[in-house]
Amino acid sequence: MSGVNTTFLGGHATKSGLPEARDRTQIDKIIQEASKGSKFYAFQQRREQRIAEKVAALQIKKTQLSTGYSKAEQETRKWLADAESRRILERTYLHIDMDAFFAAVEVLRRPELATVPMAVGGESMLSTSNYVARTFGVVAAMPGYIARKLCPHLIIIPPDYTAYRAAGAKVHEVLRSYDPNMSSFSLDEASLDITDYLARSSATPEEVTEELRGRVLRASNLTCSAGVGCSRQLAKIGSNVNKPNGQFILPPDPEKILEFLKKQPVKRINGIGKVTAKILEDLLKVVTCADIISQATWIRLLFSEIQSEFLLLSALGMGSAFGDGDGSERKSMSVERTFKKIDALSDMQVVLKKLCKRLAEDLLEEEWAGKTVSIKMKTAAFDTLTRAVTLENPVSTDEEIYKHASKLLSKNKPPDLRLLGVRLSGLTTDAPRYRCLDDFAHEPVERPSCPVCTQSIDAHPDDTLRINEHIDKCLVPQSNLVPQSKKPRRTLDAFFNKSGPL
DNA sequence: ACCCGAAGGACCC
DNA sequence: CTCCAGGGTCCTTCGTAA
Repeated sequence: MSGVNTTFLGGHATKSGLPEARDRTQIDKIIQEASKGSKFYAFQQRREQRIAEKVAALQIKKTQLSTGYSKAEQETRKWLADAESRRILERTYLHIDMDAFFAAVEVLRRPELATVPMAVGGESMLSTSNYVARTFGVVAAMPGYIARKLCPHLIIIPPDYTAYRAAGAKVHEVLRSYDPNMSSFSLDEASLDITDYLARSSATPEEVTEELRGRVLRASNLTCSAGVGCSRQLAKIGSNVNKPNGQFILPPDPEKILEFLKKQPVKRINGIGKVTAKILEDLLKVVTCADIISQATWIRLLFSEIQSEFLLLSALGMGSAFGDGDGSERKSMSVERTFKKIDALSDMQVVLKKLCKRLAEDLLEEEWAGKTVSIKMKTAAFDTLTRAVTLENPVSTDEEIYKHASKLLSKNKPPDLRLLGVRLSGLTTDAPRYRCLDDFAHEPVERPSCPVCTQSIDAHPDDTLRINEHIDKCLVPQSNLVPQSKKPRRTLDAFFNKSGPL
């Protein structure tokens, strides 16, 4: 509408790199200008359109359901009271979040980077930025070229995951002394249950957290922020309150918890992203956690059971949503790559072949094989398609994977592509970690023999195909008898492989 | 009637 | 001028099948 807008850099401050936070609206304007007219921008617009349609549909549903509202309200009240009665206050969790982790590690090696705007990532996407860069509006998940428009002097450093892993390991070592079962979801975040530690130490949560952060700092030279609360979710939200290099302790008191949550925007809840936040706001004017509670009836009426339960429990500070299922097994392994737009099938196949090779390498490292091969295609217009086949037997070599992947590709070839990916799921492993329920009780399993029947398999150790065939038969005896269409197979794997060595 | 696989999305870091 | 990652998980919807 407003045609060319060439003056958006208008009152640009001097380039002394002084960290004076720039006006938010100005930042938005620059970002807007930078991305306007791009394919991505168009894609974004379409997405927003779809979400708007979704909201409109829900709006209609809402008016249709309005007659049953008061009855539903009774039930909701009961539900909420019931939930509240089950609130658990006895345990104490501590969530730790490293401050600008990747950037901080880089600064350790090159201290001069501390005072200049810097980000870690590639030209196309940044992983994180230091606090100087943030005053320019340069943040994680921002493409490098846009970041440069916001901050022409920005230094972009390619990520060095080996260094981050090493730094993370030092941190984890400290954390484990507070909770040996500590679960970390990523290199820079971890959730600990410090109930036992507190019981032993007789220090206050404040003191313990202070001490922990001090030890992390001494071990790694990195600062972190922490949150403490009676659920993992609350601890995580709390870790954001006094970031960076700070901590927040939320007492295990329902009143205090609700008061704290009251001010928190729903977006802070882990699991509520942009889309859900937008729908909640546009549909029900829900912005804060308190709003979720006051709109609880509509939420239960309009959203799925799982979704509404998640939202309400989260708003009460009782979300068990994440982190509890520590060390859950890997479900899939994949490789994907973005590149300059290509159109020819042959070009796509070349890329695909490389991806398959890479995937096979990764699989080999973990000795994984998988039954489902899927490919992911992203068109130049950013539309994403996935296609998959499930095989009779697990595969793991690049030839096997490519055979099926390329079939999927040629059968579904889009006119153009900007991204291609291969994924293997339905994972099984050669190592004797997966056991059938029946055989689970006895049998000390070892050696490159079959983990199930314990007999040696008549195949070379690296003939994974044949070994898997054998194991498969042992694991699912009935499935042999079923022709091929529907196997009544259950995946017991998820529950019975916890005994694996660490 | 149901389980399942496939495809599409939302989300997280 | 250059034009938005990659590796995962989980939830939902749909269709076909015995």
